Amino acid sequence: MINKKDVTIYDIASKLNLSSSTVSRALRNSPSISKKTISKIKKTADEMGYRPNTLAASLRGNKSNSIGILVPTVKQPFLSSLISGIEVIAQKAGYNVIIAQSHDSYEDEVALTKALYGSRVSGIICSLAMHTKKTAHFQKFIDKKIPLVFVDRIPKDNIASRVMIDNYAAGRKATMHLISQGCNRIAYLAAGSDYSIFNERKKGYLNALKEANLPIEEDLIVKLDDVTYEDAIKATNKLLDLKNPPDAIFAPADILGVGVIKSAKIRGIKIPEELAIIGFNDDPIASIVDPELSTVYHPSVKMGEISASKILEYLKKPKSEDFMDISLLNTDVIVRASSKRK
Amino acid sequence: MINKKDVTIYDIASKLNLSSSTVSRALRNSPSISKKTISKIKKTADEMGYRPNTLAASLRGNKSNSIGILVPTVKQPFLSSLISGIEVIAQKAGYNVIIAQSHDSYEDEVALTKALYGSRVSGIICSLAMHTKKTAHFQKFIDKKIPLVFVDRIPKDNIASRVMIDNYAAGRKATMHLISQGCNRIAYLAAGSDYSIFNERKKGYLNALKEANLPIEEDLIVKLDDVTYEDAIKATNKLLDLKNPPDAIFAPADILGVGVIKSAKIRGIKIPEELAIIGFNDDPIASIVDPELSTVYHPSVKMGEISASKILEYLKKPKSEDFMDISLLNTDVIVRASSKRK
DNA sequence: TTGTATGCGTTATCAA
DNA sequence: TTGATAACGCATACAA
Repeated sequence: MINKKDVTIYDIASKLNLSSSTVSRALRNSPSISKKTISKIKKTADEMGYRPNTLAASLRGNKSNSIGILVPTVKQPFLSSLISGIEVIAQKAGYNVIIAQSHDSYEDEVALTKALYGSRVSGIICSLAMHTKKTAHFQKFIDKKIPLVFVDRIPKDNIASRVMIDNYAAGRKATMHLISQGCNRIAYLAAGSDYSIFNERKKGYLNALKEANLPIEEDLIVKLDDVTYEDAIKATNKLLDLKNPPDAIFAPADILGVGVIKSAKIRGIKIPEELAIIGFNDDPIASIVDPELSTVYHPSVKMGEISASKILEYLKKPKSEDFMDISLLNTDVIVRASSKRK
Repeated sequence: MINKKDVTIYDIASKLNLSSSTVSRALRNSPSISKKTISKIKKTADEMGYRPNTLAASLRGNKSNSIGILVPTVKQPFLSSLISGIEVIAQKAGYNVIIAQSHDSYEDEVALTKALYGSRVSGIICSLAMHTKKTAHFQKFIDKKIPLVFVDRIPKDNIASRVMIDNYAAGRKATMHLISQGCNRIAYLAAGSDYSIFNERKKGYLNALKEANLPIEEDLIVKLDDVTYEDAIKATNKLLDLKNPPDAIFAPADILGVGVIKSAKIRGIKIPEELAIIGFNDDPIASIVDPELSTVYHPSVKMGEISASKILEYLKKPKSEDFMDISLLNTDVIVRASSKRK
């Protein structure tokens, strides 16, 4: 169990009577080195058990080989799928993926951007904390031309590239679907802050009602403290206690949707006949719960893949070039038993 | 948008007419520097917008400040919770967390250990791919005394520390619970390979039957190709098609358990009266599905926290010291509607 | 096509 | 208590 020192390019060089620079170039397939020398060097490197020191290379080049991911949590199905998509693409390109969780705290998010910045990530992919409004803490990445992509929970201001769905359109589609099923007292579970993507979904909901000439009733819009199963149950109970209860509920997250189902079932309310329900995300749970939950498809893995690809693409471009583009992904309603009345 | 160069300890030093070593020491609160100098240096560092270059420090010290996590996937609830636990502890201690997914492929796992090894992780936490039998690819960490902790899906051979539950005992407890509810034809969904923790759960199941003097019927042990909802439904259909079907099913993962519920409900079989069901993990879904799924508690976040703490603890110890310890966590059956007959 | 020399930013050793 | 210097391993500008 001897703690052998690592083999370096110098060791390889001296063994072959070459210079370290030749070895360095050969190992990276530099065209200026003869094929013969390259293969000889590579063979020897293998034999000697050489492992490149990415740390030294990073220091030298002033860039690490890692992509930072800053998300509220890794525990939500949507986000873990997103991360999975990022990791697969990054891995293929030889990048590490560094995870950081803001736990939906603005302060943590600020601290973590600092940490990621300090560890010289090559790029950063971020989904904002629920209540983040300011984005000054990302300015350092932009100033340094470090590729930055916001995904899903994006900021208001247009400071960097983003990968997102059209939450407004999605909210509108979901509501229109409920209307098409004959519902006309459609409630909305108002989760998230006024600055979040949830608010966009709400706008879509409001507009769909307007387009259908349905009245907007404040009673049917229930504010949630948190995006949790329990809060959804509470909110639903409140709605169903109304003198004039809703005939449909739009829950802008599946975990809320299953809460609605739970509450309705406990009260013996028939789904979807008396209460139609639609969620959001198409989490695995949506097709497992009984009745199966209608939802809006949210392409998590794909959004991760696109985000990572964007970072890689930016890294290839000359530093001088500015980059900023927006991927707006399509989403569709997935109709299941919880809302199929016709 | 000027690409300003980073401030280094030299810049701070020359501004204050000190040496770089003094600055370096001061920034790390070396006791050999006067309080006055320290505070002066720190203040100036702040003003100048200094950010320590962890890459350089890592190169110098031949160790990065990151912990590698190698798991089959981040998409399973158990694993994403585990990762969350690790990340929180690591973050607090100033470590980055690098994620790698083996996708349950032995070959990928081998390649990823190489990559993590190459990027000089300070420690590594691993949950093995489903079919990994050999562990030679971890030997390099052991040889180099790089802290290595296996968690949950651990290897057979006793090569490194591990954090795990007693899967045998858990399987036994789950089965005993079903027996206590009056079931005597208890089926088992045999997921995973013969080398996995699932096999331990199966042994617990078999032994519980034996202890209760119940016969072991091969027909009631159905082999699954994969740990998926769909495979569980298929397997359950097969079981319920038997001339003499089971009166209980032990599904060694909640995602399988909900598949069992689905299949039974479609066939109009009463749960738990005609078929009692227990899952494993206590994933969120277990308390959402209808009827709620009994399960075995699997302390995911805690296991992550313990794993990370172990790594940190090892990193404090002198390199010469060997370390190897086993955390065997307790698990209990959580009884819910899917198995409560009495 | 290959070699020489230097620097990336930090920390540790030795000296003052 | 502080300073000078070397070293970590690699990649590049410049020479040959």
